[in-house]
Amino acid sequence: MASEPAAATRTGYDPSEIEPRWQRAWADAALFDADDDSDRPPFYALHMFPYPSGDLHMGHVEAFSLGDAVARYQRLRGYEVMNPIGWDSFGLPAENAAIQRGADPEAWTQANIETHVATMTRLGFAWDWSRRLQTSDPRYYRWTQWLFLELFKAGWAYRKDALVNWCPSCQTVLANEQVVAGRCERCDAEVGKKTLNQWFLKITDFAERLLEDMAELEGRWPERVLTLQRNWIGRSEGANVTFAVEAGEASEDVVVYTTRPDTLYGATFFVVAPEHPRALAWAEAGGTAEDFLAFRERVQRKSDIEREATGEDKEGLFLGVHAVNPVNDERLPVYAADYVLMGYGTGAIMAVPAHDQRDLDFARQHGLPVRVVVQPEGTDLDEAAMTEAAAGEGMTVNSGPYDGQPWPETKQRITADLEARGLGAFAVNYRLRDWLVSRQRYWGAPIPIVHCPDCGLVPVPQEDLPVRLPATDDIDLRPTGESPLASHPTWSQTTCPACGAAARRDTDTMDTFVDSSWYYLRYCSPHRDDVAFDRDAVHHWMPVDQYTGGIEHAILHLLYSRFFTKALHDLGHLDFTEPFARLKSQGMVIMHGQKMSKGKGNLVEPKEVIETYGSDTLRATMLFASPIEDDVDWADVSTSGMFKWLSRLCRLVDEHVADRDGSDDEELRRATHEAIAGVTEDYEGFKYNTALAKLMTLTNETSQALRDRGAGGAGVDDALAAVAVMLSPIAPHVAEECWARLGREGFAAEADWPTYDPDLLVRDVVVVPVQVDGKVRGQVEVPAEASEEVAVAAGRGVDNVARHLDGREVVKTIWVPGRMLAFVTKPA
RNA sequence: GGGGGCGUGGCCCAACAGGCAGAGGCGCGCCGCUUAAAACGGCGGAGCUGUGGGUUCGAGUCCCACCGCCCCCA
Repeated sequence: MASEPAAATRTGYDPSEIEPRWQRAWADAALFDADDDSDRPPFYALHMFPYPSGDLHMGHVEAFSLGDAVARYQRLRGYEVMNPIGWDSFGLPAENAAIQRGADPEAWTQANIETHVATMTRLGFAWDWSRRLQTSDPRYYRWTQWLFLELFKAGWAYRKDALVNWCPSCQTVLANEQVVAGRCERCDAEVGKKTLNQWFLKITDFAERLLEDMAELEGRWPERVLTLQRNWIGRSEGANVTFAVEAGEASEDVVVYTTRPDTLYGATFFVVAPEHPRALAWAEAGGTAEDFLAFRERVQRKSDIEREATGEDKEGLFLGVHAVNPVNDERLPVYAADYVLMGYGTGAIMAVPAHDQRDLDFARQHGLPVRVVVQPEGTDLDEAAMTEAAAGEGMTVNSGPYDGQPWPETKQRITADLEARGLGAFAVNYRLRDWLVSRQRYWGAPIPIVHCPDCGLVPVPQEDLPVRLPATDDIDLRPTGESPLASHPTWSQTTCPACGAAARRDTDTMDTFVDSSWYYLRYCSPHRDDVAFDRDAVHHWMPVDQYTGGIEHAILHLLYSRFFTKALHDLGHLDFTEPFARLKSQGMVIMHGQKMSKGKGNLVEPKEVIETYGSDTLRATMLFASPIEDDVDWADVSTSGMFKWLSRLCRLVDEHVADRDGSDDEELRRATHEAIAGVTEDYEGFKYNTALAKLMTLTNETSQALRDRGAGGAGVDDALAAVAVMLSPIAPHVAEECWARLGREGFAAEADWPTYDPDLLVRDVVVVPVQVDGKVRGQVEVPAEASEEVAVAAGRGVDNVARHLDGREVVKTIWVPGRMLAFVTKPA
């Protein structure tokens, strides 16, 4: 700074000169490095870290501008803020670039990160760069592997054969959460099914707590996100009911889960998923094995979405065997049908066509009987003709001893009776499935397990971590369905850590969501190489006070992070059970109502805007455009308008500084305090658009005071200084510049947030509207503290009001102090 | 099909807890500055608050129905 000309001697607004200068000054002062031992109260501001693909786009800029506004605001409020940055740097795009263009994933990733860093630096974010991390760094993924082993040792990481989502284009398995509308989240290819032995994490053990603990997030997280998570977990209460399937001579028990045990008497057939492990055996017993195999193959080519959709044709095949209904010993034909999935419940259902739409569709297409057992009040369902299932409430009918009671009671009683007979039990079911984490790809954290022919699955000892990725030279990265690591001539060869015998490393890598589900812990002590995180540091900073990020992570990332936090808590590593105390989501940046993309030719690069108007203009434009949770349509915003205002602010400062005097301006002082009150409230509520509007208003008033009233003293000075500080979380460089030109000490980024005097906000006299029978008939000026009596008397004195009251009787007067006077009348 | 959200000047958006529809910006028009334009400064208009009903002294705000758009689940 010493070699730089003093800011105070400069005038005008030249962002290209101002911005780099202040960025250097902040960096030289290490202003934004969080101090673990500060006396100030800690505040952990965290923004979801980016994936390093290409350069930053507009969406990043908006998102980071929000995160930066939060962090900088809290610093001004007196907190020691930790605001770290890093990269979610494992993942498919790096690998695809390697396959398509021959780039080394590591080098490609690193180059992208440096591009990010360059643009971020130009944008002036108040990050603690000393805590920078990236998940593909062995110093980081070593601890991702440690965490996996912690889960493994607790029994929460396990392998099983499962029918998994398979992306034929990425040639890898996908978690349920990564399948969107039957398509791969990443590449949009239609997702198929495959049975594979894979690694899973037992998130279902935490389903109930993930649901329950949302109570403490209520009001602190967007309601929308909580609803999405609730739906995703999908808790339902029902019963497990045991049916006996008669296959040939033998009879075997099969458990079905139903949310509607009260409709057991309405069951007219029985359906299993074609993938059900017993389906083939039953088909054999029923003499339909050949047809069944052909049918199963056909069904497995369909996506889950197709299979589950109501209204679509439902394919099914009678297997030739029957299942016995435990409530009435009725023999129900057993079908295999496409609309029953192995993934939900037990993969077998009792079909109640009268009260379930999909069962009804199937019954109609296959000529199966329909029996009504719940009669909704005031209706008389026609079993032969109904085309819509009656899923609602009603009275139980056609159900033997249970007839004539309301539906919820039947549910309880039937289940209790089955339980007494050992043929059923109350049960809770979740839609949430265990999290499939193994991926047959190269660019991820290797799963730190050794497969020993004698000892089985053996964890790699902690001192041998990380299990490093080999260089790509000897690897075929092209997807084959098997992990590229398996194609390396030697990498997988090792010895068993337990018995020393020759053994093989696990060649799968972890889903990148594993990497990103604990990074917030690593930031607390990023340089410790003996532990994943320092316990004291974590408990000093965590939970994250304010988390910000995109709504697109409402389910996956946030649910997994909550899961990990609970698991680490149960393992004794953490004292808290929720990682993010508060969450705010920002909308997307779009263009003419569409997603910005190169392909559509509607891409606006942040760099272009920075070069034309500077970073402050870009950041402020983003936050001014709309409420932060709404989408910003770039077609609707005006960068030039924002630039104009910032220029005007600088000019006002220059004019004022050049011509100061001793006068004061009471009106401006009141306006300043009003602005402070309003802007503070807006910041607390993330309403940056209105906060900026209020700062613009104050600028306008200052300009008027200067021009029309000749003000030039402390009032103007304080108004402009207040604008500088309150603007600094949004447009930090120009704020520093104004602050310095006004001759204030230190950095605006470190100033005290201005306070206001409530007494100054009170006006002595107010002008209030006067209504007669709901219509405004005049205005009256009264003391702000006027009593109703005084106000009414004054109101009656207004000519136009008196005219409307003439000849009528006032039956009621309403006095809203300081706001409104109203008369209600009737003819005299 | 179920659940949720949103409809306010030409555009983006404000409006405490029901109290005069307008804070701010864009655009537009006029004026000043200028030989002229841009830039800059000043001034200005713009509305059945999606539609129809209801509650209320008073509704953009609360309630019901409908229309339109968006999101989630199915």
